[in-house]
Amino acid sequence: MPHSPQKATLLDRCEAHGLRLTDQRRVIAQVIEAARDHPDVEALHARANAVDPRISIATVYRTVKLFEEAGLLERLEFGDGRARYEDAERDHHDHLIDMATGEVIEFCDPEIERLKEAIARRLGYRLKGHRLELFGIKLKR
Amino acid sequence: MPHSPQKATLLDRCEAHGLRLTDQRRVIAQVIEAARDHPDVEALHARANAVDPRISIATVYRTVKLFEEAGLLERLEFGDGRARYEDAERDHHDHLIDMATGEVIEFCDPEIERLKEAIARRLGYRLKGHRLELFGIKLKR
DNA sequence: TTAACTGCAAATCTTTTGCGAGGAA
DNA sequence: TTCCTCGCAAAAGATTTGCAGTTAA
Repeated sequence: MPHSPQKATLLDRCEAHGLRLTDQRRVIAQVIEAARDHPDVEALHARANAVDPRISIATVYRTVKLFEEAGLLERLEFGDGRARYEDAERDHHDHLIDMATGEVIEFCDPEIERLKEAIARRLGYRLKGHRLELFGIKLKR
Repeated sequence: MPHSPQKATLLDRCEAHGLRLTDQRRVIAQVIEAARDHPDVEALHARANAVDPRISIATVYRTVKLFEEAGLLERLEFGDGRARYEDAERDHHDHLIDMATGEVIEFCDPEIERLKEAIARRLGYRLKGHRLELFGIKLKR
C-alpha cells in the first residue's frame, strides 16, 4: 500500500523559518508534535518539564507566540479563557466540543470548506483564516 | 408594506426570565439593545456610564454573565482576549473579521447553517451552539 | 563576538469575588 | 422583611515584560 508523503517535522519547519534552535524550543516543538489533543500553555509546560525541568512557563508562552507568528502553530479558543495550540501543518479540520464532557472531536467537511471560501469571496474578501466550532450534546443511542 | 413581527425587548425578556430589574440592569440592557456593533465589557461600561455614572464595571461583568446564562445574550470571542456581547434574540448570523481593520461583517448563509446541523448529527450530537468566524483581507476592486 | 534567548519575578490585563450597605419584591 | 444586588477594592487567572545572566550561530 502507498504511504502518505512525509511531512516536515515542526523542528525542521522552525529551522526553515530561520528561528534559532535552543534546547527549550526543541523540547517544546517535540511536545507539540507528539500531542494528540489540544493542550493549553500550562499543559505544554508540564509536558516540556517532564523532559527538561529547566523550562519556564514564560518561555513556553514566548515560544508558542513565536511559533504562531511564524505560522507554525494554530491558536484555538474553546471559550474557557485559555488558549490552546496545535500544529498548523496538520490537515485542516474544525472542532465539535462536547458540552457535557469538554471532549473535542475533530472533523473536516469539504463542502463547508468550500462554502467558507465562497462566502468570503461574495463579501469581497480573500479568506486568510477561519474557525468553526460546534457545541453539542451527545444523542442517546 | 408589511412590517416584521415586533420582537420582545431585552428588558421584557429579562422580566420574563424572572430577573430582578434594577436601574443598572435596565440601563445595561438598553445599551446592549441599542448597540449596532459587538461591544466588549469596557465599551458597555462606558456607554452605560454615559447614561448613569453610578454603574460600576463589576456590575457590568455580573450582568452580562447573568444575561448570558439566561440565554439572553451571546458571548463572542474574536481572538483579542476580550469577550464581546450581542443580543441573542437577533437573527442568527456569523462573522467575518477584516484582518486589516478589525471591522466585523455579519453574514448568514442558510446552506452553511444546514451543514452545521448535519455534521453534528453525523457525529452523533445534537447541535446546541456553534460559532463560525472567517478572517479575511479585502479584495482589491 | 553579539544579538537573541532564558529564568525569575514583577507587571499587566481581563474577569471574579468578599464584604458591608442599599434596594426590589 | 428578606433576599438579591451594588460599589469598592482586593483577588484570581492568563499572559507579558524588564532585567541580568546565558547561548546559538
